[in-house]
Amino acid sequence: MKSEIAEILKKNQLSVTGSRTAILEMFKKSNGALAHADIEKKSTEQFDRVTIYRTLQTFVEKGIIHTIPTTDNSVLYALCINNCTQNHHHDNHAHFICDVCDITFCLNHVTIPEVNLPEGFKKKRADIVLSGVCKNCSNK
Amino acid sequence: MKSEIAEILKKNQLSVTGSRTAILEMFKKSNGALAHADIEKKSTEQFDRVTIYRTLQTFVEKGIIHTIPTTDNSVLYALCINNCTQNHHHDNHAHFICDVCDITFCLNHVTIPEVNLPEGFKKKRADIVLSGVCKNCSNK
DNA sequence: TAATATCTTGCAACATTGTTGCAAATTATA
DNA sequence: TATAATTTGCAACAATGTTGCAAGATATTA
Ligand SMILES: [Mn+2]
Ligand SMILES: [Mn+2]
Ligand SMILES: [Zn+2]
Ligand SMILES: [Zn+2]
Repeated sequence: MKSEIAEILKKNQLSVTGSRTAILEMFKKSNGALAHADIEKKSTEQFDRVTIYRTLQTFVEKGIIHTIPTTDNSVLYALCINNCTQNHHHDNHAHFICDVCDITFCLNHVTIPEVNLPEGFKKKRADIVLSGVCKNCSNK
Repeated sequence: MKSEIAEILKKNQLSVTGSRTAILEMFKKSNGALAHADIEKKSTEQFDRVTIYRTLQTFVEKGIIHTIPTTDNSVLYALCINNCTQNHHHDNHAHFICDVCDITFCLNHVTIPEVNLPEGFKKKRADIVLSGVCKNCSNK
């Protein structure tokens, strides 16, 4: 695990440091997406807030994690699975926010459907964010 | 115009006040969605920041405006057109953020396509946010 | 219209979140 | 191991968001 994470960092020309390893490990272990605040609170080790900001930014730039838009002045982050690369994300999956447990899931197998844009609009990127009740919360 | 706006407020059991009228007017006149910061900066009159927060919140609750998720710790707001009501939004359209002019458009005629969720997930709400180059910016 | 009740606003004080420059510490490289 | 390059934490600051409350504005009633 530890070395797998180091590999990911090296592959992206990033020095292998304590905070990067720990934060990436959190993503690997996490059930759902993480916000900056989650990392700050749930981490066992204590990292400077600035370090977390910079780490997330770096990971996004490198294509290690991707952002998920929200409606509440926060941004969620989750691991990329489709070997995204520097400045070239090609995740193409929907996200689901559970109103009950508040976990945000990557629905890696739900691809974003095509939409017919009006004449003249050129699409570069698409996000679809669904919300409701997740599988776990439905079953109880 | 003035009275049309007053009508909307009254219909929603809201007192007709200076700030509500002005802010609603900004939405009517605006080409695209507005963020809290836009209203604070672009308004000719000067409103307290708190008033703007509370006005936006009230308008969302009443179904006068709806939120649009973003990936940058902000929330955008735009007028509802489908006679949404208190706690019951039924807008169902896509949004488009132009990377060039930075305007966010309601694509009122682009409905959000159905997606097949995995077993157990129950959808309550869906948002689709596209980005790229808008019609205006494409034509120059 | 005037009196009163209700609702809205602005202010203050505070909390939380995000940004920048820089020196010290850490990591990679030679 | 020595050096170069990168990363971190801290400080100081800026921006954004929240709450209680008194004063002001609006709506309601008589
Ligand atoms: Mn995802
Ligand atoms: Mn819209
Ligand atoms: Zn759930
Ligand atoms: Zn544009």
